Amino acid sequence: MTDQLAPQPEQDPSSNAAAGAWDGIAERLRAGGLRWTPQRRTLVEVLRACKGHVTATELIGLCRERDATTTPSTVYRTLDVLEEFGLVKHGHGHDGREEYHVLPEQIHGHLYCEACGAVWEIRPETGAVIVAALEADLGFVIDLSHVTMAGRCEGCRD
Amino acid sequence: MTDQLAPQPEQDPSSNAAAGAWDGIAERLRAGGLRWTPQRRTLVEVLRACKGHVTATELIGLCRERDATTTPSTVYRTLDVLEEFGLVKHGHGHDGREEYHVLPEQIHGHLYCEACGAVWEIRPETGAVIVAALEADLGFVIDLSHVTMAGRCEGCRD
DNA sequence: CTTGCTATTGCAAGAGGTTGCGCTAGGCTT
DNA sequence: AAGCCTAGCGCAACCTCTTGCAATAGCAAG
Ligand SMILES: [Mn+2]
Ligand SMILES: [Mn+2]
Ligand SMILES: [Zn+2]
Ligand SMILES: [Zn+2]
Repeated sequence: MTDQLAPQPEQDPSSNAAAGAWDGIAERLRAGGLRWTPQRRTLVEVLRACKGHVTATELIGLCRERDATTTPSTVYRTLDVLEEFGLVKHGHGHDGREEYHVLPEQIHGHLYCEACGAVWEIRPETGAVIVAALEADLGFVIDLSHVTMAGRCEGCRD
Repeated sequence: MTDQLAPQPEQDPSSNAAAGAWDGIAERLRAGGLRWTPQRRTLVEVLRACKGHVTATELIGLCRERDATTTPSTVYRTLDVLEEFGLVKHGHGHDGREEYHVLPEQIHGHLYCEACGAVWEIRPETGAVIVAALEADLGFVIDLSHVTMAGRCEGCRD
């Protein structure tokens, strides 16, 4: 049984989140000395149609639907660029694979149940408690959205 | 899934942690219908000489020093077996790579500073706060030792 | 010691990612 | 409209880890 299922709230109304966030992306790239290429256009089109979480592999597949010549390394490199612009944010699933949050308005951590495979989102208040605990301990400021913690959900613990 | 745990003696000082923990491993394997092979002997010898954390890649390298014919897939599979016997416990570094705790007497979480690259161990009390927060929230029991959280250490935050 | 069952091994192939490199092509300048 | 500079592209190779499969070899029984 491999993952999927998200029995948790999932923000956002409208189909494409924060509509205007992608506007002017071409100009913003150029303003930074970067370029607007067909490959980047393809990925951005795909991302505009996404919401919530997507894995890098899924993104490559979606790009290939629009352009069969899509190359993995280009997608990964473009995702890095978009992340620097704050348009996506990557995290790692329980097995270390990459997952992307598109337009991360509200970053959140994830929990993965090793028994049933469900993935849950950590509520903001709880996330804040965790962040505060670590900051109080070592003065460390963590990025809770970067990792998925594993364990057992309420229904699956012994 | 496969969840077994076997005896796990407990503490012990000395350089090579919990000296006796590995004793009788051959018999314990056989008692479970498993086999004691030269490849497993090599890995166990390597692990006996380790303490703290080791990556899977490092273990493969160390095994090869003793037996140049060592194969990665065999090492990974043997590590899985040893984990079921409670002799090692795996976690994932900030980049998803596997790391092993040898004789995990006291499990602990890790923090990775994205700026300076240092890795810190989360103190037990702080770990307990995190675990408690998530249990109180969703009833989820997490395994804090499975992931390395990323962020910035006290000296590196802006 | 021999036999026989089957756990384990080594290998090849594959998935997900990263990286170095030479060639292509954005896009600013003239 | 051309040219130039160099960011970005595709490719090949490599890294870490996983999996299917056929051949091997533990080990317990006779
Ligand atoms: Mn894991
Ligand atoms: Mn990461
Ligand atoms: Zn569950
Ligand atoms: Zn630091």
